[in-house]
Amino acid sequence: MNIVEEVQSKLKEEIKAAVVKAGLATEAEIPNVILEVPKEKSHGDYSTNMAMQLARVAKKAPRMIAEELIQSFDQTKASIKKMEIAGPGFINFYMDNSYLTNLIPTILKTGEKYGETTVGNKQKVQVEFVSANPTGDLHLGHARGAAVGDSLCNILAKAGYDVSREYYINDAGNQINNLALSVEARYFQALGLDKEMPEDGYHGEDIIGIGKDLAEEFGDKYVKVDEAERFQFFREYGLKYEMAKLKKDLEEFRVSFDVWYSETSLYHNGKIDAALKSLRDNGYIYEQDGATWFKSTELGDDKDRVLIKQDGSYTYLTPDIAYHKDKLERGFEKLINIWGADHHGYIPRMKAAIQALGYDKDALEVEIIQLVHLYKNGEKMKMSKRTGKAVTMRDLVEEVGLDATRYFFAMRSADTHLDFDLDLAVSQSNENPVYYAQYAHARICSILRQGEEQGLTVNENIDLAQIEAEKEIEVLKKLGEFPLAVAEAAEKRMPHRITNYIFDLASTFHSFYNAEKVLDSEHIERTKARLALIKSVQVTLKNALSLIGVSAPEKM
RNA sequence: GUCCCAGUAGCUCAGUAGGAUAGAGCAACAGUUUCCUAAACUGUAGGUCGGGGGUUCGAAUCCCUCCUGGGACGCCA
Repeated sequence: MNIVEEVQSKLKEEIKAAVVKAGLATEAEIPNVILEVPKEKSHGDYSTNMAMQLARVAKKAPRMIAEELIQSFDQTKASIKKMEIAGPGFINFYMDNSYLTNLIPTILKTGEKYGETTVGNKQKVQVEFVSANPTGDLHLGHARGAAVGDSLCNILAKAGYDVSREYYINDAGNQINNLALSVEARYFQALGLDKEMPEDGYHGEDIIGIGKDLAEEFGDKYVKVDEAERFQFFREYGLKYEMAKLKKDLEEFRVSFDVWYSETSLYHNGKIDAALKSLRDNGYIYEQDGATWFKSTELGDDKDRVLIKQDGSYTYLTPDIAYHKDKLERGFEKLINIWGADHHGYIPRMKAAIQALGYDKDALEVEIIQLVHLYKNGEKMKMSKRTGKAVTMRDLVEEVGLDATRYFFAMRSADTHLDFDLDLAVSQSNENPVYYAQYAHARICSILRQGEEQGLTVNENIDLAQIEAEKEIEVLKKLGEFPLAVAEAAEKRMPHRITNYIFDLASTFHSFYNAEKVLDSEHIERTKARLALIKSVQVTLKNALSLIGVSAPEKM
């Protein structure tokens, strides 16, 4: 618990104590104490609506209750300077904010660990994200999913969850066959031979490239071999090539995974059969029209789902159920899947499957990533993998820059449509929010450098009482919020809260910078204290930026 | 047709365990630099929170209904 949390919880305790002391309600009757930071500065540092909440229990007017509460309140505790009743019955607390200065030595000592909390309670969480089919380049939607997923994982880890990042490789099924046939066609074409692309083939540039590479390396060797061998070769080659490219692209996007899980492996290790058996044992399987069905309607789905088709092959769902069973058997208490918007209809059947396997359906959480629309020169661009004309993640990063891309995706809540304005993201102007935060960091670094040139290095031997200006207190309050912001972003699975926090912190810093001078030879003690203060901001900003995969430059 | 998501300032969006006069960035307008980076700061203006009902001391937030936009409803993956 940091200082801010301590003060808040002490305040809540005192509020409860006052309620009991004033005889307004018994301990059991007290509603959850709500403490909030008023939007309006003149309303104090904190306020509570306790008096209004008690109106019904105590059968008195809220303002009267507030009056009695204040009478019974022990103001000597919890750093309270002043209390006031306002509006319909709010009690506003004006704090003696000097306690906040203790944040500075805390942050300097904790360094890159500042912001860590234990709210996650080491809960074992697995986050599955991206999981794009290895049949072409990652496009915009995948990029957004990658950015959101990676940020969420970073945040969960920071908040004390035990996180594992996983990528499910769809290396079985029709799309891989189509990949093989597409590679084959491109290979023939590269040799100048006539060969049509399969109906559902992949028309991306990358596949054309593979065809050329193969033609160069092997000549017409694979034109001559028999069809089965040829198919097998192209399948494996294509898969290996695509996966290597995916990994590389993701790494360059600052996204890494702990586990790359192959769908095909489920076919070979008996896990699909085991999953089917489990479903059958629990009574959720029946046969009809020559197919095997999952009775998912009994568990909240719209319709029952086929697991084994008439031709004996599995549907996509079947290995996926086995996969989720395996995840749960690996001991994860919470599975978070990050899926594209086009998969949201898939949620009820997966949850049904989790239940049918004997687990709590809430063990699975699905975060939906809504569509990204790219705007360039005022024109909306569509993304479609099949036409091959879609903007890829690589194109995007190349054009916009890595930091801007990651920042833009982390800026908005994931479940709303995103209009990505290319021209804005590219622009090096003040319209672009990415630079705002990075500039704050660079600015601090610059001041610290100059301080050092004057022989002023930041250390903990400072006079905290030197920190008292209004802008300084505001900066401190923001710094103190960081662990709370991380905890909330983690619990609500909302990475964009961190981006908002970054912006706010940068903003309070810039405001402070313009109002107060840090380096001031007339006031050495104050200068030292302020250097420590801005060093704390620098540490916190860098930590926050790293959560969303954005760098913190020392110069700009 | 059924289900899901969204609709908040001119534009892009925050804000959902109900709270005080609904916020920010950009755009607009007016200012700030002999001074640590002006990629910054300060201020002004801008709103029937899609419409209409309801719940209550109080609703952008909860319930109902309608409108608009997007998506999902395969023995595809």
